[in-house]
Amino acid sequence: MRRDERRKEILDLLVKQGSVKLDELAAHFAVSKMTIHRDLDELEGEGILRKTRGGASIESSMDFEADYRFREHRDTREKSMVARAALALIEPGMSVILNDGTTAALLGELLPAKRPLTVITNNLGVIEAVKSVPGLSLVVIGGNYSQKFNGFFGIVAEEGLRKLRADVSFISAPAINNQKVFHMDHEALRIKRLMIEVAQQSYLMADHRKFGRTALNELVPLDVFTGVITDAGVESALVEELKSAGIELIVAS
Amino acid sequence: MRRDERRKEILDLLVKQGSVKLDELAAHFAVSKMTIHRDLDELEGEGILRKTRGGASIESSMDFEADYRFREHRDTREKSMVARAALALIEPGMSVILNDGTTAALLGELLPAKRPLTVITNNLGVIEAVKSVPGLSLVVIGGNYSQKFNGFFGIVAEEGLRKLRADVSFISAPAINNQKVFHMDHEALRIKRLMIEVAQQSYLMADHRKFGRTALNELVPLDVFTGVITDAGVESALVEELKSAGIELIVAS
DNA sequence: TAACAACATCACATTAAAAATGTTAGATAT
DNA sequence: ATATCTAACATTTTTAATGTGATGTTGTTA
Repeated sequence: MRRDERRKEILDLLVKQGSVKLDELAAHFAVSKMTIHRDLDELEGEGILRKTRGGASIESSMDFEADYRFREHRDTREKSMVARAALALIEPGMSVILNDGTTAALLGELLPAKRPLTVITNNLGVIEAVKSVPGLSLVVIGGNYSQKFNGFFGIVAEEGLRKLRADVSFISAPAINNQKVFHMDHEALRIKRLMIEVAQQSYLMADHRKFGRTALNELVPLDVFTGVITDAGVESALVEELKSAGIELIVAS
Repeated sequence: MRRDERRKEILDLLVKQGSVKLDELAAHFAVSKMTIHRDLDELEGEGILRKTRGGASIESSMDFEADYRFREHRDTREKSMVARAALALIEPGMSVILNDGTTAALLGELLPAKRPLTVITNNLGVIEAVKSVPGLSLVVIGGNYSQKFNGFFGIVAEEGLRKLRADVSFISAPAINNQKVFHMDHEALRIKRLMIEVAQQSYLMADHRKFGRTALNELVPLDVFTGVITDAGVESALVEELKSAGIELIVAS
């Protein structure tokens, strides 16, 4: 997987610097320029960056940060720790809602351990992970496909979801601040709110990087969640603050 | 793709004979027994056959014939001809419904030629084919996932579909007889009926093997379709009969 | 039921196929 | 005019498929 490592690192550099030079990348990774060309072509094809003469720059910083295909590459370690901690909250026989996002997709891959389950999702990654596992009954929330979030949204999704009930939902969000949870996309936001509504219990999955940031819209106050699942990277001051505010904090380890 | 060829042929033999012997397969394909073992293990894992001492037999002839994972392997030539003929009926800008089934999945792969389109489907194969094509807007009908049909069904699907409208739908069915169309599964049947209902026009896609057969339930009379798309294998007597009954017959060539 | 034969499985070796990368020569852009 | 890009092909690396032989299991029948 040398190739994917390299591309991930190119993306990291792009985020840090806004642009990269082809020669520098070739030197840095000790590969030929042609290889870097091919990397950049691929990433451009995925809509993540724009090639320029001699290098590349990010497509558009707003969309970029929000895009599933980019987020997919980042912080996998933390995300899978959060997913494992979420798994511990699931008991066989439950019906479980998973929202869009990579953390949820990772959780989807772990679900076979808790069979039998009913899995309700609008996340195509989860669908792929769950569809052919005996003992995991899959209910898909249809809707307009969003490449950005790799899932289904819109009015069709909302109405489909409104009819369903579940024991627990696992929700992710890109920003938490001031005991409020934020999200940049209002379509996704509406679905997430509904998921919280139709589930008996709801947990927020958010690695430590999500804290102290905001996004365009407020999703819900943090205390609507039964609990918040995060990784060990959260500052202890913040942990105390949340705990004293009565937030149930689950730190994956 | 020697491996897949071999496995497909093993399936064909299974259908013809009901069972196969391991030694004979190894001799027939000029490969080691171990390789045949691995083939059979794989196919057993997919639920298509049952290994027995010294060979294998089909899982259960009813389910077997009905199962997507099996049908996937058969008559690809005819199906893709039908799909191409269906494509000719689609104009850029339309909204198009594709039902479950391999023929629809093949048609899904051809759709980029007619961009822009809105594609409405409960067929996971179509979803995979269409999801990342710019200019194809994808609306998914969610529901309970059926491995057998590789798509989404049930009440969630029906209610989702009921709200939608489309210019044209492409429906497939396993059996046509006596100017009636049949289907073995009532969940799939309900969705197909709804698809016909919400589309301005509907076409039946059925290769010539489908004629003269029946299945458990009647789907609709043949004349509810705007047209019937089939391949050149239909007998000319049948062609005449259908034409004189006022059925619009489109023979792919 | 002991013991043999046929078959199945496992671990590892070998081979074949596919993917990634490198190289070069010509095309294109600044 | 020079640097960069692209395309075609060569090379290397990686992964998948198949084969082999040793070991384990099951079925048969003496």
